[in-house]
Amino acid sequence: MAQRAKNRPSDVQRNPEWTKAQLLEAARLEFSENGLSGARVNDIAERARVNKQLLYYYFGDKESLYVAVLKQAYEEIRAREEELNLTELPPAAAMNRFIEFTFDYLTDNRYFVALLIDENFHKARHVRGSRDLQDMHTRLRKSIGGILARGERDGVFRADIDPIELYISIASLCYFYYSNIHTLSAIFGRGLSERSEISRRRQHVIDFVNAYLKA
Amino acid sequence: MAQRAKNRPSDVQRNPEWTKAQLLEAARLEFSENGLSGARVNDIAERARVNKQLLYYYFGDKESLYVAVLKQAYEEIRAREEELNLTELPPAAAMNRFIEFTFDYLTDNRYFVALLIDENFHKARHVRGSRDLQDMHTRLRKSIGGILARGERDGVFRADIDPIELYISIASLCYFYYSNIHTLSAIFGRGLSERSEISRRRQHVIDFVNAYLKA
Amino acid sequence: MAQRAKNRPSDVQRNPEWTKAQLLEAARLEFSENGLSGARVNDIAERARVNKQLLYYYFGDKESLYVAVLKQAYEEIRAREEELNLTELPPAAAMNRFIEFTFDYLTDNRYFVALLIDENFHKARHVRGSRDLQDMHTRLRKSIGGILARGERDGVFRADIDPIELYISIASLCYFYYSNIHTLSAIFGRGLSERSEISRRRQHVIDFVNAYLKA
Amino acid sequence: MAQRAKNRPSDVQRNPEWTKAQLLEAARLEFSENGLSGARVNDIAERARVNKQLLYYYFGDKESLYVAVLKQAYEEIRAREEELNLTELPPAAAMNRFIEFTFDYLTDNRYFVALLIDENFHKARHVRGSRDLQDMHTRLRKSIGGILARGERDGVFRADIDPIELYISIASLCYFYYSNIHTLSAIFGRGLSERSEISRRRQHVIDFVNAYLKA
DNA sequence: AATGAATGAGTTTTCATTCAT
DNA sequence: TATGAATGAAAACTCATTCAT
Repeated sequence: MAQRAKNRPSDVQRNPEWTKAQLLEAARLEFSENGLSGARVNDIAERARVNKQLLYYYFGDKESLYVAVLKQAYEEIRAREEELNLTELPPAAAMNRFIEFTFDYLTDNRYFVALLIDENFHKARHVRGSRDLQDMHTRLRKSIGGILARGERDGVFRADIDPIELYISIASLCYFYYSNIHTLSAIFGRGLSERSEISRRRQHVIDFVNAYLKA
Repeated sequence: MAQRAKNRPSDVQRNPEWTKAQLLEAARLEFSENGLSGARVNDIAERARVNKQLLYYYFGDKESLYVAVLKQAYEEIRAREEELNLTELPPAAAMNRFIEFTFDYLTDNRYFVALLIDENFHKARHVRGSRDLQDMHTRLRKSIGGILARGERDGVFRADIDPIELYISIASLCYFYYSNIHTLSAIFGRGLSERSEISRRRQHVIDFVNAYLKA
Repeated sequence: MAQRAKNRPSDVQRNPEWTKAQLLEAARLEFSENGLSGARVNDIAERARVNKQLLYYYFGDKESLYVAVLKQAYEEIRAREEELNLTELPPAAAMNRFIEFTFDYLTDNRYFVALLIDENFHKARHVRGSRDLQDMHTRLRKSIGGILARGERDGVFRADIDPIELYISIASLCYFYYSNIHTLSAIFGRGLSERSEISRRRQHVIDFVNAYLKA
Repeated sequence: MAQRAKNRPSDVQRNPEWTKAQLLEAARLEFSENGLSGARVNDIAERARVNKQLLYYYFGDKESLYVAVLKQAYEEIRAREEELNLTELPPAAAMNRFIEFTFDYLTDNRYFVALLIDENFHKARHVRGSRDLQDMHTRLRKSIGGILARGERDGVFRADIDPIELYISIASLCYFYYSNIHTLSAIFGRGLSERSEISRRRQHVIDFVNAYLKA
């Protein structure tokens, strides 16, 4: 059912980095599927195909592993965002690229949506106060702010858009679809997980945001 | 700390309706704060100030109680929506009223956001297949569809807006804010739970949706 | 090997007082035989012939049970001491009665010696700060102080004996024998647990203390 | 907090004797602070600043290390006692020197008290049957017996004192104070670990024993 | 001789649920 | 209808010990 760790590289029988990476990946899946409280340490270890106690050896306890997973998840998406080199594109293209990336990243990494929301359940207790995280997002805000400024100057975007407000709206439109995909499918009797529905939604989000940007 | 049940009506020692209502309310809070797996049957009973066994007596088990809570939650919001009498308003006003209602309802009933998302964690297992629920939302779709049709006819809305797509977008903009309010506050170093931030967000959502409707 | 709980009284199938008492007694033995860290919650429950989880139901956790055991143990010995009615005896007789009681109580309740010493291992963390305990021992000090005063006045005891100092010495002579009975037996190759050795020791302690009192 | 091993001599990368000594010292502290069952192999290794596996390499297992610690502890105190050269002193002086030594040794080596008592917890399982240990204590008994004989002959001591009985009493008065110092402090609300209390106690013990010797 | 990784058995604790009254 | 006592399965976590290098 759940995806399993690849076989341990046979030439290295003891490979702490590999072990830790396996655990992190398995934990990421478990936590995103079941949340912090629903996740089972046993299952994480099994999924990672490592001895359960190594989890404690390397991460201390379940909660610390959870924190490590969260941190890694944020780092990954923000790193991927920075690779987009949005500053090199014209503002409208940059913005669309950002929207598309956000939507597509979640399509490919649905675990991330669940992870963030579960962390919210805990009132952000595990990420609150992380200097790293705040710095990461200060850069994000500046990046979006830069695109908006260029767009305004060029006359392609409306004036006075708050970058954080905009970011939250873009994120809303992308994340909510996945965070509620099953309940929405159920109540509207529609298979929102299907490829066609997803690409339809993707286009809608792009249109939706653009309507605002250019209003 | 957590809100407690009011004193049991003193003249009735045995009051099944009161007891069930207490349990439902306590469960709603517990489940929304901790999710299905994180919620504790003990805590629900304590919160409801009734004996734990009564929970089993009236609802069978934890999961059935969860289903009852979910169903009640959906019923409440949809009932409130129907009370808005949107069909009696001009389309633009009707739509704004709907947006405002959606946002404000979540502001006042944050538990609902958490509840839906937790249910999504379980792949909507508990609501999937409920005929009642689907009927309820068919009415919702028709209601929104009617407003859109009127607006298009009057020339105040753009043409060809899919009512479900639009509903999901409005919901996205409202729900996501609350479903991620703590994590967003943490990463952006901003107190999004403050009254001023909330009303600022409310206005942004209204503007955002209107830009699309009128584009 | 270990002594077992008597059968649960057949006419009462659910008897919380009985259950708690069983647990306390079983715990007293386990803790005195193995110390706090060496004791096994499983073994305590088995000894008490009750479900292991009742231990948590009634006492919260292992450590709280330990505290309850300690408190009860102190209460018991001090209560027994008060029953001696030392104030009604002439000072020399009172003192001898006290010495004999102390020695005999430990002979019959060896667990108590082990318990105190184990608690000392934990730097008295579990009893420190207990108002009850201090009050209990204030009474003890006054009682001994009273006997000493009477004895001094009557000229049968030397003057200026500090009651706490004396108490500690009496306790030393009684407790140490039992707290080290096995090691002493081993190094001196003598069976100090035998009845004859014990009564020989008892007399020695009486003589030893009296020599000081009358010096 | 806990005292740490001194830096490993830099010129020797591999130094079995040093390593073993470090382990023994660390183990002595750990065992005396926590007992056999409470001690953690991990902590011992950390304290000794050596790899945990070396503990197994040199001592086999936790329990064997415990035995080694016990043996060394007994050897040390008995060796120090023999260095007192009690036979060269007049009997009263010799006895006082012995009492003082016993008390002072424990003041400086409190771990020893805990060690013996913990071993008693285990019914002296680890020292029972050791020929070395018995020989060691046969010499001790003879030494005390010699002093007593000389004292009796000189008329400074009472007659018919059993050397083992006396030894146990002296030990009682010295050991008990330390084995119960925290609990006694707690119940009597007195800081018995303070220097002033200790020297007061020391004098009391001397007086107490002398009263008996000369009775 | 020395090291860090890995393991399995065991230990405390949690928790939904049922029993007996 | 209501209650507190009792239960068993499972969960997180600990710990001495061994493996591989």
